[in-house]
Amino acid sequence: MKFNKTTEYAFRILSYMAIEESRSYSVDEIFEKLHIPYRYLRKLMTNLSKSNFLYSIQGKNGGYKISGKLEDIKLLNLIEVVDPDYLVSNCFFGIENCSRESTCIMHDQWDGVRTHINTILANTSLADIKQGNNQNKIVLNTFHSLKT
Amino acid sequence: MKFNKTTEYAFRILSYMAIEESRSYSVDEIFEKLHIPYRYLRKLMTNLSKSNFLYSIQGKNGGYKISGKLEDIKLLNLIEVVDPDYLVSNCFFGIENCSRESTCIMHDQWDGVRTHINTILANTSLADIKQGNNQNKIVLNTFHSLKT
DNA sequence: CTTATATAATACCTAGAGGTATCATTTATG
DNA sequence: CATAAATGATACCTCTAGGTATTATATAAG
Repeated sequence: MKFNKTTEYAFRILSYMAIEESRSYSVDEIFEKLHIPYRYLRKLMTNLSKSNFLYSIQGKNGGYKISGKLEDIKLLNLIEVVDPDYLVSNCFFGIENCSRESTCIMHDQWDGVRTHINTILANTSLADIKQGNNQNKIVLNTFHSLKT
Repeated sequence: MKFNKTTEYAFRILSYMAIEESRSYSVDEIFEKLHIPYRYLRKLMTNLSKSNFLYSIQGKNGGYKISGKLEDIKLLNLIEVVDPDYLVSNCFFGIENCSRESTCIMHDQWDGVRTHINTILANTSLADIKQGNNQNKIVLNTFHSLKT
């Protein structure tokens, strides 16, 4: 039931950058704080700016900023871009033609789970995460990793 | 949130074999009814009998039978064997040291989802699936595939 | 205008889940 | 007891998410 790595990374990156939403963050800084493989992080940051969650400032003293208001960026929006397959209505049994006309026995229950997850993701914005962050919750780990 | 292929296969196999719980099923028959890659299915059947959900009858006219009572075999038992990682309490953000002492902001909500899924899996036995099967629900698809 | 420091683009590598292929073993039956 | 029809064991192949490496481009600032 867990997300793929890329989604976890994206969630952590944006959650971290939400702490001081208006300033810019370099890849190096994010790398120091979150522990995401350096070069993969670079690639992911580029993707996140291509998909307009961030915008990039190139050249010396460059970096990335969150684009848009925190309360408008829901986790659901992120996962839609980063792992669009995640919320596709897959049949519990993996049956291809399990649809509304003739559903498998687990269909309704599984739909309940899907809705549950969907609701959480749709109702949690970066603003919510930022706020939770001020209540001795951790959003990120502070491991220090080495560049590779 | 979806299961891996092997889990889906295992669910379908056992659900199918529950229809006539007391007779034996050959790999060939299961292959004809469910559409699971033939040789992978063979391997999986052997694993399922090694882990005692099935027992195998070797030699001519051989096959597999479900071992034990349908109501005692919960989907949870199956997934525990076939994909033990699935229900491990992974942090929402993939943070390694997110634990009870200091949890991430999504911890409780994510735990709710985990419990939801867990409850479904723990409360659904092969007997339940068999019963649902008698109410114009599909448990299996009837595609006919070719051996490879 | 050169240099240092940042991101962008692109191509390649790797491990593991899923899938194949081959040969060995068991056993019912003529 | 020979054969056919089943499962068992084992080794290999393949595709993709995740991870690396290298080169190109942008820009602040001395």
